[in-house]
Amino acid sequence: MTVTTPATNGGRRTELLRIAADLFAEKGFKNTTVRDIAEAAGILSGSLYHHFDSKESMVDEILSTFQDELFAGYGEVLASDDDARTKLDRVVRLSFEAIDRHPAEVAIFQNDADHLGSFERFGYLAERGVQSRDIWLTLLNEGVETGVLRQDLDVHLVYRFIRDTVWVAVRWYRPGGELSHGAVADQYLSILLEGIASSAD
Amino acid sequence: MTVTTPATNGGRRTELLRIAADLFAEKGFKNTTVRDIAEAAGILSGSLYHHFDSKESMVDEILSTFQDELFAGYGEVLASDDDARTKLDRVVRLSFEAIDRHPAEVAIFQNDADHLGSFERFGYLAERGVQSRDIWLTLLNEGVETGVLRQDLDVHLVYRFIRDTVWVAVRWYRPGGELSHGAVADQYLSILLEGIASSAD
DNA sequence: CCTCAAACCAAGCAATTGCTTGGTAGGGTA
DNA sequence: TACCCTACCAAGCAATTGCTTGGTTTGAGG
Repeated sequence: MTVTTPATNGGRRTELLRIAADLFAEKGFKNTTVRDIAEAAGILSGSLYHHFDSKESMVDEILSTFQDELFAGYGEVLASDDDARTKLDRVVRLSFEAIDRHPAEVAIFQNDADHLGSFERFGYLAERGVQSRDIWLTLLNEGVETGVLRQDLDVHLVYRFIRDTVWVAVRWYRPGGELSHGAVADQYLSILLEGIASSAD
Repeated sequence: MTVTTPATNGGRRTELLRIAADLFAEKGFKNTTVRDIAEAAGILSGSLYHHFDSKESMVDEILSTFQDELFAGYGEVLASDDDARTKLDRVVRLSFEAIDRHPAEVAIFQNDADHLGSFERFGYLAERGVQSRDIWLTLLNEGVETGVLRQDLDVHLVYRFIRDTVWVAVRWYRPGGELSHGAVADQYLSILLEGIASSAD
């Protein structure tokens, strides 16, 4: 007897994608079997193919949907007329917010994007990567030029540190836990901008 | 005594472990097949079982050997009578040096330790994790107490940022490339301690 | 009452997986 | 010569993999 909540609309398809995303995030894409997904959904593995073409098309839909939302957010920040430092602040906060709202999607991207990106189907992942790098480098360079950031920094290195540090937080951050994503962003920005050494040093 | 090829010492076993480690690092443990390893070594998959019990025992040997060496290094630093800030400095440099010397091992640890750690055989991975956390927290707390670090920091949060940022560098750092591990450590420590904002800010 | 579509089941297939088994080539030693 | 030992091959097995196929249930609409 399958009485799926009729109130929770969005359909079975969306629900299955959520289940799959959680499993992909937990065990990795390749390491998650279609039988795992089906079992978690309470159906048989073959029944998944009524909803999706393949296991690959499931991650595809999961990742592309997330990426579209994320970059829409980036676009808004960049389109504003805030100064570089404010934009940096906003982009960092946006990223921690993404971890808070879509932890599974971020985890999948962190763990499997490299491998998936080698397939033609997932070429957009590499494109988004370039796009993201350009955003960060532009903001950092603008910050250095306008004097709000240190002049002696290797901007490319700083970019990689920021990118990695922000996204890798998905490994330990838990939505609904003690720390809000805003609190994490506060501390992170404080460390990143001012350092951990005492100013009297 | 068995003296096969005195020039290429270390034996076939060591050579096979290196080949396996590189593949595990590149594609992940589960995603690397015994046939992949054998092919890279120029032999058939069955022949691997003359040298090793199982695929699991290969990662086991790779990871435990690396961990032993790494923690021996940590031990030396902690045993010294340097102050907290110097020890922090040395531990960070030691970590980037480990990435330089054993990139495959670090990558495997980063990508697969969580999953492998759930098996009893790899319980030492979790132990090492706790040990590592204690080292960092001790140093950070000592730094705060002695006044060389800011008083208003969430030490646990700082620990996670440092840990992740340091080790995640394995994703882009390439031994023998333009940047030496020492140069990366310099920049990282500078950013971590002093921040990226200009001091005139 | 009939139709139809969405959602699922039951069974299985071809490929791939880790691993086993019995054998062999070849160099060193007695 | 006879005997090992190390390193390998050749063949294959049981389990697991992603996916296919044809059929069944269920509820909404005509």
